[in-house]
Amino acid sequence: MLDKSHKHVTCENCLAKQNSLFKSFCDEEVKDLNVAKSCSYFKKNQPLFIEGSMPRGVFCLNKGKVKIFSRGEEGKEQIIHVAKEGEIVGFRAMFSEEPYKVTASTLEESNICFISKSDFLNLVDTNVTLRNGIMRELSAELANRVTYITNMAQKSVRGRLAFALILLQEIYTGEMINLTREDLANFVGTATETLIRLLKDFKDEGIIQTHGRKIEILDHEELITISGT
Amino acid sequence: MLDKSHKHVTCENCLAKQNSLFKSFCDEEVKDLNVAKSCSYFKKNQPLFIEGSMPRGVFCLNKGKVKIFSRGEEGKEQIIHVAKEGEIVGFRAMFSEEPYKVTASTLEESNICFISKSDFLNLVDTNVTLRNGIMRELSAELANRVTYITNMAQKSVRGRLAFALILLQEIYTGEMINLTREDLANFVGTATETLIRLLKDFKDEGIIQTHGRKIEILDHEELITISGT
DNA sequence: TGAATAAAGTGACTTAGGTCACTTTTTTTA
DNA sequence: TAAAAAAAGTGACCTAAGTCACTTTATTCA
Repeated sequence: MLDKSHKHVTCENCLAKQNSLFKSFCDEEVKDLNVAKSCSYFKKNQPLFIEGSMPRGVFCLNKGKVKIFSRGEEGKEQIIHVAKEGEIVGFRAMFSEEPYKVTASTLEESNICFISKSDFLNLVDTNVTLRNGIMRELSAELANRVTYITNMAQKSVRGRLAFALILLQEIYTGEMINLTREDLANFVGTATETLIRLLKDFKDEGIIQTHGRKIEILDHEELITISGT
Repeated sequence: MLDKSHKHVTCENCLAKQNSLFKSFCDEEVKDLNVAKSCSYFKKNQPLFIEGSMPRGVFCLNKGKVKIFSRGEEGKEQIIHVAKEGEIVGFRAMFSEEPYKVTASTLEESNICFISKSDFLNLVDTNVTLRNGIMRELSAELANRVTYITNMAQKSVRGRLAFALILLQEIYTGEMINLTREDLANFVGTATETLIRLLKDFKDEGIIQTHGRKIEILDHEELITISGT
């Protein structure tokens, strides 16, 4: 159980900072960041922001994972991304006056800091390294989505599941992939039943092993082979 | 037939500029741009740049349309975007040292100007309005792709075709949609045969009409209804 | 701690849409 | 302008993956 008040989380000793967009910040900048940010505890399945609402700032993940999804016609979630410790969530919405096009919601209990839009934009205006980092990040993200779209349009569900497991293993570093079958299906873009059947196939083929809902990858190479099909 | 040398295209009187990222430029800036850019004539199906190669600059479409696509495992094109007059193509690749993840190729004969990477980045560094425009554009694009991914994962091919036709009609403003059936299929994400059959359905239902390969939309409302299915 | 609720998993059935193998039409180009 | 090549269009067939209706197993929380 995480500390629900966790006053002790300061940017100075935030471990998540190492792999965040703020990693280039000097001591002075980190100090300013620490003053600007506010921290809170989120329980499982709690939304950070909701599709259609107006953005007020960005969220910096200190601990925990967050799913980003949009909803299709029938309300079915399409998970676009799973964010992990160190990631800044919601900064794409800072550069226009548009409402959110996606919803962000915790997948587990989390410690998440908040930086207001004006503070964040101020940082971006004054810090060239941060700005360049953001532009690089936005472009990289755009390139990623090209792959994502091509996969969705051209790969079989089996291929997409293999690809998703590879991606997710990078997000769940040092631990097992832990998502409900429904979330996993909504990430792969398939029906929950189909996903379960395919997971069973992978189990039978000795590619993965399950521990309750948790998924352990046994044959990473084989997943790469399958994902390219 | 376009003028193959077209020395006369100067940024000062480029009509395409009105709806480009450069629209906010003052006279002085346009003059600089005009000096920096070089112009060329592209024939149909000529690539501007190719997936895997290193970016050297951006392309500004004065006249003509360009498809942006990536290739899936079996080499099948997945068309991500169709760019029209006024659009700047390839600027997403300017912000990292990565090779192109997509190929850009003309759909018709075109006049296209080129601005080198250093000139372009210089403009971005010195012009706040351009920079903000680019950040807004990158974020908007990212939001678009969320819809794109959700559609691919959740809509039927019929729904996606309706959606594609609506999008394409905005790109082919004042003219009829003019793409090979294969390109259209690669945009929708389906087999060419399936696409042709669905187009016939739309014709039978009086939603579209074809003039050779050109597609005229008769019932825009109905397309909206179908795309949401 | 055990009842209630949610998630995981199975089986039977259906169908959208892919593939292959063609013919017909249009466009290129020699 | 005719031959070649590319694109459009058709028909028959097949199967990946969706849907529905359940049972079984985990979680949650009162």
